Amino acid sequence: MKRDLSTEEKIKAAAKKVFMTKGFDGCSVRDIAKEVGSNVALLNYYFRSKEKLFELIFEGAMSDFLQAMIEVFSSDLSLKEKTSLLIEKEFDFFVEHPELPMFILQAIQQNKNEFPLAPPFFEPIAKTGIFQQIEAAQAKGEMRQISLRNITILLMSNVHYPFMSKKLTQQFHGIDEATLQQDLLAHKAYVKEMLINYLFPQNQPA
Amino acid sequence: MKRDLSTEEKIKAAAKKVFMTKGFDGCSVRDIAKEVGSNVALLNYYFRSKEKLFELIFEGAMSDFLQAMIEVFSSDLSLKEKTSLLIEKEFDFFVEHPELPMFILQAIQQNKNEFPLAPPFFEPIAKTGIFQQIEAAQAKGEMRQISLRNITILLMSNVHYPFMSKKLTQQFHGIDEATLQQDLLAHKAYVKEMLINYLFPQNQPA
DNA sequence: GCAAAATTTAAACAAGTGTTTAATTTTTCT
DNA sequence: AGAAAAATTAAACACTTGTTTAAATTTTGC
Repeated sequence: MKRDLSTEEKIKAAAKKVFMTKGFDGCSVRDIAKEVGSNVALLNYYFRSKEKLFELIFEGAMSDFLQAMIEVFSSDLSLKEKTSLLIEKEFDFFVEHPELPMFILQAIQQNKNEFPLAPPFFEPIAKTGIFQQIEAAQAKGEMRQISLRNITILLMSNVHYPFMSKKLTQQFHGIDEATLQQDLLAHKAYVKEMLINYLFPQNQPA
Repeated sequence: MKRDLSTEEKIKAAAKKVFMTKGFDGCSVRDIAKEVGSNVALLNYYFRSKEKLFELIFEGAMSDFLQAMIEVFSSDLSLKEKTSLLIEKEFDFFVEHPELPMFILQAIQQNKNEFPLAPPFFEPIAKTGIFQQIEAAQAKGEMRQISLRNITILLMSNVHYPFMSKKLTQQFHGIDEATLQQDLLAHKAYVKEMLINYLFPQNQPA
């Protein structure tokens, strides 16, 4: 009955690659089949449709996304240390998967994601107790009084955007991939310093 | 020979709207024709093809993009004031045109833009003398020693990303448009304070 | 007012889309 | 080895895609 899974996995890998680079609308199922080195019918044999296949890839990407976050939040560190570690880890992750932020944002922006984002994404984060830790730190005056939502926006902006704008930056400044990588490395250091300083001011304002 | 331009303009407006929301691959020329309330052949009568029409819209978007920047850079202000004003103006602009950052980044990322980005975009900025002003400020120790490229990344991250991630933020936190707008307003203030403090430190480190 | 030019339309074009069907090959299990 | 199940294929399906053609309508310039 059950054979080796390699075909199914190969399709998923090919679909991930093609969807990531070209987007859902930018590719055909035949593009993916060609990447697999096989037939279009095979895709619908394993996965029921292009949409279902995409949803699978999307959810997998979201899961990867969540991974690093949960790890850091679950660790036994101060909020300041967690912030620093999160920036560090996410950066390293995106260096390996630079297409991911754009892929996810685009999918969400165009309603390619059917399932509600909030519960399956918010809950596991909440369970780490990070929110209480933030509240506590803010109550003690260690952390600036900024809403959770605004903290999120600040972090994501500085960590996600640089990878989304890789081509823009390269074309705008006329630099090659290696130079950009150095810039990204420098950016990581700047962001860490800037955000830590801002979120955890030395002279408590309150 | 020449009639009123309203048809041509109507098509451009419709194309802009459709391309912005659905992307080049995500829409058909018939979608645009329907938005105009007219025929597909008319699009190719005024503009030669879907691609040509898109390029036109894209270049227009880039031009809008540039507008606020040039204005601020050309003004007679200190670098600190210009930074603050730029953040202010870009934010206000993106509140009105929130789809723009995503549209441009997506087009560039997927090579939908044929024309080279660097010269027509870089040159007008260079002409404002902003680069020399930065060098001078850094030489005087008023501004932190960060490369022009990294300054750009820092600014764009904090100003563009929040608008690109609107839907993600809304879904993630389960908030409505009005609440998000308030968050964006708050974010603007945070970013201004944070970036100014970071780029123009009070106690010169050097 | 009338011919010429410009604009608008409906229809057709070939090529590409996602999906399904049915036949063929391969694997599995006894 | 041989029947049943699973995997893979080629071909066809109906539909959408961007573009073009040719005819109809409107506008323009005299």
